Amino acid sequence: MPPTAIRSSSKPTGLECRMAVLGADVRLTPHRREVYDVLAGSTDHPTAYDILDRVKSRSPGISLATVYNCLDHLTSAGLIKQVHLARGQSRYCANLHEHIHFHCEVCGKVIDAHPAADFDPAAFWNLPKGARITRTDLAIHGVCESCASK
Amino acid sequence: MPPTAIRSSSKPTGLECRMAVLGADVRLTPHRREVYDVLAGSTDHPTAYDILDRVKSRSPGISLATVYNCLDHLTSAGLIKQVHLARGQSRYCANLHEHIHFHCEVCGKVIDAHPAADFDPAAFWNLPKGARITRTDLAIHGVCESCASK
DNA sequence: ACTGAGGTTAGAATCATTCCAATTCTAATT
DNA sequence: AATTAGAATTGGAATGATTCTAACCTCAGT
Repeated sequence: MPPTAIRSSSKPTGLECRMAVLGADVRLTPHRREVYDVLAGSTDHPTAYDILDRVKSRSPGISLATVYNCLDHLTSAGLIKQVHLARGQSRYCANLHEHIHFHCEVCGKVIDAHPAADFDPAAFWNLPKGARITRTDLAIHGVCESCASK
Repeated sequence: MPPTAIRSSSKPTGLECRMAVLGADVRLTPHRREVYDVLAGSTDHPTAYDILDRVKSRSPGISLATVYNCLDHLTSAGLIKQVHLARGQSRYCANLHEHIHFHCEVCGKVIDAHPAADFDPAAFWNLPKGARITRTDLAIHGVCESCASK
């Protein structure tokens, strides 16, 4: 699903902003906006700590708890995706295009890969009868070219 | 890939046993054997704690650390798979057939789903050039029929 | 029996994440 | 502009899964 255009509210008085995404109206506080902006400007699937570091340059006082809060809000609003690749920290991405994650097990890099053609994974598997699908996560683990050539 | 037949070593003196799987020769201590057996006899993708509980009935003295040890060994030997569905505990499965996991977000149940046809996920995505694939994980999250009907 | 290489253990340590209670902020209403 | 209710934010504590550590044990080969 292509990402919906993100717009501010027609009434951005004070700090109040909103985003209209996928029909949902999401309150966008300054912190949430910064967390979202950091993520939208990153292609490396940062962790919560990474995001804290990057947001701190603009909002020195922000706490890790707030970053987690913002990430939870943005995730449940459907603005970002949470990615579980391995044990340990979750990673996040703001790419809402249909895509999968290639995870290099050597350097840890995570690279988005986009489908060559329209493809519905659910259709290819015999899912349990009557199941309703909310989300699919495909991660391919391996070694990227630059690590393989070393 | 269908699971290779699992056999004991030709020389099972004392506690020494081995499994030959996918060409690798794996030393199978009694604890590893029990952990493997518990997993092979389960279809519910137990967590490390679940496995500890089940193994304890046969080996009351076994510790959680040993269960983790055994799971790590069996995983790196390719005898079992580790599954990351969400934050929190990892789950494990001994089903080595090509399959994916359907995760019900209401009851937490994890159900294996098998491909309707031979299908190579890697071929459907434009993976980074030169990448070597070692493992793919596809999880579909949703609501199972019995939870949906409530 | 002796030895070296794992295997096993309990408990401590670590790390990511969540919870909590207090404080601050926002937006709508007086 | 003051009031107020509901959210957002905070630091720190708590939780929970996993990993680490150091000591002990067992096996297989000498």
